[in-house]
Amino acid sequence: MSKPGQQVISRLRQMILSGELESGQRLAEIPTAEQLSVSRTPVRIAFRTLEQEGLLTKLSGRGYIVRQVTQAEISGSIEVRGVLEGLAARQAAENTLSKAQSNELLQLLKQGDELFTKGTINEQDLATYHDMNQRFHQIIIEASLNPAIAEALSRNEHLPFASVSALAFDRHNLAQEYRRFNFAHMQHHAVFDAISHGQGSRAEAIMREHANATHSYAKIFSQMEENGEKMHVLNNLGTIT
Amino acid sequence: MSKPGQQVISRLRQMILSGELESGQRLAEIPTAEQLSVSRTPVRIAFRTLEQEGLLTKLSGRGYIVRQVTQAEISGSIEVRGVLEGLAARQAAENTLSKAQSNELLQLLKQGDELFTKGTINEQDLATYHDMNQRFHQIIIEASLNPAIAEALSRNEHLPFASVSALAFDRHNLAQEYRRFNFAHMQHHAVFDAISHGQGSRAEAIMREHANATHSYAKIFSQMEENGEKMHVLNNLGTIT
DNA sequence: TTTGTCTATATTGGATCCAATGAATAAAAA
DNA sequence: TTTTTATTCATTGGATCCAATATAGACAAA
Repeated sequence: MSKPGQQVISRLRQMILSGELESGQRLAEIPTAEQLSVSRTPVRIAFRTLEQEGLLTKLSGRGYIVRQVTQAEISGSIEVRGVLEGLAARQAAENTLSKAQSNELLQLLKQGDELFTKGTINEQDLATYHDMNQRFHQIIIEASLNPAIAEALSRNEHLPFASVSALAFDRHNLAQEYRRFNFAHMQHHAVFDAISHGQGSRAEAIMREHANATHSYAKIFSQMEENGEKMHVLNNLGTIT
Repeated sequence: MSKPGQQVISRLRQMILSGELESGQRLAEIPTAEQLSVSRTPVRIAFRTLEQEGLLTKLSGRGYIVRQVTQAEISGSIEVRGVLEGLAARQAAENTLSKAQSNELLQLLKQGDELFTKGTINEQDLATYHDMNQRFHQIIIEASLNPAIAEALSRNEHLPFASVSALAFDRHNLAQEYRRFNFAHMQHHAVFDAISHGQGSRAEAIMREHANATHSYAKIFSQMEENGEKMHVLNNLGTIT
């Protein structure tokens, strides 16, 4: 409403991230403009913005395509996220958590505990935990008081994670995902403990280890790649789980 | 020539980084377009691109201003650069340097040795070493074979380093800079040694320590800030020295 | 004096026209 | 048949017009 120009960008971004626009699909200004019922000008700006975000790749003279990512890129991106979030954890520990941050982290941990004491996990729980997880990491990044971290991460936000819907995938592997998520939750406890005790180096080490666990996703995607299954860019996995 | 649109972006970027456009200066589309003898369209795209790069800040309804950075942002950005280049060093060690990369690094180290065995350093040497230094780091980032690192760094490329020209500053502190650069050069030797021996963890640790040395710059800028001296965004310091 | 509202103006946002470019294709020469 | 060259056409790039918006300033009322 207030910013119609931004809406075109958001709309296209959403279409890419949701898989509505498939990876590798060609995109030209005129058809896209017509489809979105706007002129070429906002579409042009959107294309360039999304190219900078790494969601589109420019084909000189033939428009853009939705960026295709390889398993190697996913792995590399996980490593990057690991060191950056590790740094965030360290700096969060070196500063002191605000009362609000501390409380929210504690609450997230508690909610997670309740989820995992049930002993089983269903689809809905998975989605819930995913949101909680995302928030947990976000708070730590904010607590680092270092905006450069979020800035650097923004590049790797969505892009490097390609798959059919992670949740759709998880649906078939609930047992495995239960163990993974439970372990991740334990790591969250450890991260919080280190931060709240001001142990920067320990917090960083745990967070990096935590990130490494995400590599299991990269392997799954690798198998999909070999099977020739279609992948699309997905932001749900743009965080460490 | 081949890409006039990109030229407007480059031109504006250069004007910001060189200090021709001062930090905090307001920028509107029409005057800028007239000044560069182009229409508003390429200028608009350039403004948005540079905003995404972090060189401009948008003032809703009143155009843009050249981004102003604080000493805290500079420090934070150095930390980010440290962990990312640390990761690059680790991954470069885990892979194997290509013959060409290894040779070029060795040559850069040798040239540096010659520079520092003179016992003194002049302005020209300083500029030369600066270029060599930049290349040294660049090669390691490439050798990591992890494009996500360069992508994440691109955000912090220029932005966070604000000052009057670093070289202009250095001119008055040659003796101090000599010691700094000499020490940095020794660290380069150590980084290369670790990488070429496949010692990933050691390479990462040294590179992070190497980055920390850059914090001395942040302190200098901090003093300038207190003195109310004008700072401008400068990319020369966008690397670890 | 202060505060609120209204108006004028500076400034960006979008649409459309024309120019430039580059890729694909067809045709011609080797 | 293969390679080169020329031509066509799809597509982006730039300029300018008009519309929308938000800020700043003036003026009036409390």
